[in-house]
Amino acid sequence: MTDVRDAPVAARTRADEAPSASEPWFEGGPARTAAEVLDLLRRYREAEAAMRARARSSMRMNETDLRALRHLLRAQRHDDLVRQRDLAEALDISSASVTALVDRLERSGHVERRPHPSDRRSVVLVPTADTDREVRETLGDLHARMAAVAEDLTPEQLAAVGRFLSGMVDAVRSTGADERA
Amino acid sequence: MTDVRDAPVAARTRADEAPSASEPWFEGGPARTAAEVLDLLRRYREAEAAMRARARSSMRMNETDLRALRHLLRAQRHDDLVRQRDLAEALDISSASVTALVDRLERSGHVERRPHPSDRRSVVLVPTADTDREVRETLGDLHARMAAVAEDLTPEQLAAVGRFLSGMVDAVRSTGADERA
DNA sequence: GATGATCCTTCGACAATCTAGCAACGTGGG
DNA sequence: CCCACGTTGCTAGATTGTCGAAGGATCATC
Repeated sequence: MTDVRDAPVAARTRADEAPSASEPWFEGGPARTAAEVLDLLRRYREAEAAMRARARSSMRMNETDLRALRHLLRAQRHDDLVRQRDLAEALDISSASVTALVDRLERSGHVERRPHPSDRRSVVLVPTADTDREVRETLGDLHARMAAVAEDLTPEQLAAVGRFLSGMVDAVRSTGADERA
Repeated sequence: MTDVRDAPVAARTRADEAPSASEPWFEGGPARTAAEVLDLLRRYREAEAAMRARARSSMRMNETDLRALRHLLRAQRHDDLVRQRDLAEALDISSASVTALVDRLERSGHVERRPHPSDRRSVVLVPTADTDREVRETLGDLHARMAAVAEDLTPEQLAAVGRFLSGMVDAVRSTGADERA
């Protein structure tokens, strides 16, 4: 499922951290060319997509429903109310699709419709306690592992990664804007 | 469409490249915390997803068809033959879906069915000349901009980014594997 | 050559999405 | 106060992309 068969580069990473003795690779890891780094970014994208596919399969859910759940859990952490309308905008689907989506999530016990405190037209969506637990279990300690990697970097390395990622965001943002309107 | 409203961090990047005078930020960009870097990665993911949505809309195509096209163009650069079966595996969809998919792409003039040189059961899929051009136009010089960012980094910075991305790949790969089989 | 595997297609079903239209509710000006 | 208009979520019907099952043609093997 788009995952294995290209492990070598990723797997080599930790093993090669022993300094090459001729060049001062401090604690920075192996040498990389620009092309290799871009290829690594591609590999990250693919690994991430594969992970989402696994999560989708594990929770028996389609992509949109999973995105909705993540949006709801995120909003819950910020104590934000989420109406169906908000979900429609966040997921870029029609309000009719959101109705169907919430029907599914409600039927599977992942979300509850609550009356909006100040607007009787609206519905407030609340993820179930089980949902939070299920997502955490499915993701394992993904965030912790990612944080550990980032926290292992020196300030200079963090700055380098920050610069790189910012550049990637800018590069990607200024693409495909040739659309009508 | 999930894109704007969070520009500050990305926008700040280039502007802040002037050294802060108290700490030696060589040519490394602004200081970053681990949390900020992970947030940047999330922003990259969202920007990338938004770009794909724009490309999809611009070429009037769904996600799968676009992935198929990218796969075909990539294979063409490597002089690899792609049968429908290969596409089914690469995209993780059924052979029936591939038939429908290729029907669509053929009808829209993006791909041609050619006889396989040595297997008369198979069909070799070849992207049209226009397809390559259209994709290039849609993506603009995305790859050039990304390459420019990477090539602007020092070897130490490249190594740092490589280490970070490898770590992210490993973190993501070892997630959600709690699935049956 | 016969037999089983592989490649693609067709068919019917289903899930997820869309648009259009509607009823309930909120908002602001006479 | 009330009325016109915008907003919110729901329903109905159509469309799209996917699947599984079955079948015909071809390949590979004994």
